[in-house]
Amino acid sequence: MMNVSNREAAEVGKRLLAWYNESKRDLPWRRTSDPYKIWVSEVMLQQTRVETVIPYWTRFMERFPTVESLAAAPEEEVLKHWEGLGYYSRARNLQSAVREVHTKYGGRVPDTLEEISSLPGVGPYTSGAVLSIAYNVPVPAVDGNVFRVLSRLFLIEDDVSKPAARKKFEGLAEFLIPPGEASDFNQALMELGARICIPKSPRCPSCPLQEVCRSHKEGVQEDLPVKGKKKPPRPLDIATGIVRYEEKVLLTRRPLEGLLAGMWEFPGGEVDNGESHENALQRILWEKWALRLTVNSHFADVQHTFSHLHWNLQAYTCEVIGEPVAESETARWVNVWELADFPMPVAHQKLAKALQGLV
DNA sequence: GACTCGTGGTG
DNA sequence: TCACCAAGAGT
Repeated sequence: MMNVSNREAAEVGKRLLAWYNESKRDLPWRRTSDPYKIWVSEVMLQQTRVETVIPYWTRFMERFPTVESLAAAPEEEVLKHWEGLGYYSRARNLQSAVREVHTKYGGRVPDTLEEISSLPGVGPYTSGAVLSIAYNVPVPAVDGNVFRVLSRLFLIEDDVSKPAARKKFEGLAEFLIPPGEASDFNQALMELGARICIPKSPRCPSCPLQEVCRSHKEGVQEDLPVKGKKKPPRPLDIATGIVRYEEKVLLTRRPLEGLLAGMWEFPGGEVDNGESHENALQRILWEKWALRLTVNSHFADVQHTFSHLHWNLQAYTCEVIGEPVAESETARWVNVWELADFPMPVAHQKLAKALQGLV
């Protein structure tokens, strides 16, 4: 394997497992062996910090403790429990996959790569993580931590931001798994990356692999892993209406695909080039909701940055002219104290909070 | 292979 | 401040 001997691999495994047994963190999903609960934790942990996930996972397990309970739940309640975690398609994919497990596999989470990989939202990392952690199947689970640890440990200079690098790291990670130790070893690799072999200023003096680390030997550990640069977020002007009618405000639901899929928000949309926010608001509410209104005063200015977008959101209080839009699956008139019941993106939660402060 | 998809923490 | 980035997946 790639210039790595069996003896070197065994040494890495031995050191890493000893370190992990001694100092692993007491995480709530490590107190269970239920593959469903481990699966949910892995989905929540995608691109999300452990400390952030803990309270979400705990609440989620209280409300949806089994495959059956999640499969039977209303989609919006699942989304509400995901509110604030981001990447909301994870929640919809998870419930969809759980329903498939319920109907197709009798409620038992599959234990083969072939089957579990076919579930929506279960990619190369999550499939390996669930199989190895829950079933101790000797397959790799390569996440950002593993890319970083292995690139330093074996001084691999491939660009880890490119999909092509994955094959090499997966092959190496699989080769390193000590016989019968897939669960602990994979978690140990990630835990080392999260606590010792961190992105900036790695804690090499505390690392159990320091003596066998190729990049530390060369003093280049800070230069790894090699990563391409990201593009800056694209700015986007958003006009939003706080539309009131008989003590209620209008909420609309976003499409089930794309940005903030299925979340509720105050109605509005993208401002065209050169158009004023006020004009855009009247145009959009007419085009989308057949709603005529007068724009009264500027209510709030909210800036929110996503991975690839930067919203410049201007909100205005508005007044309906004539008949209000009828309620539907995608439009609801709600009292301000009911806003908390709807899953909303963070930018709109700020507006909701400001609105509640007025009444 | 390059984009899209959230949010909060960090140095 | 701001660029980075965190137990990635879908298109």
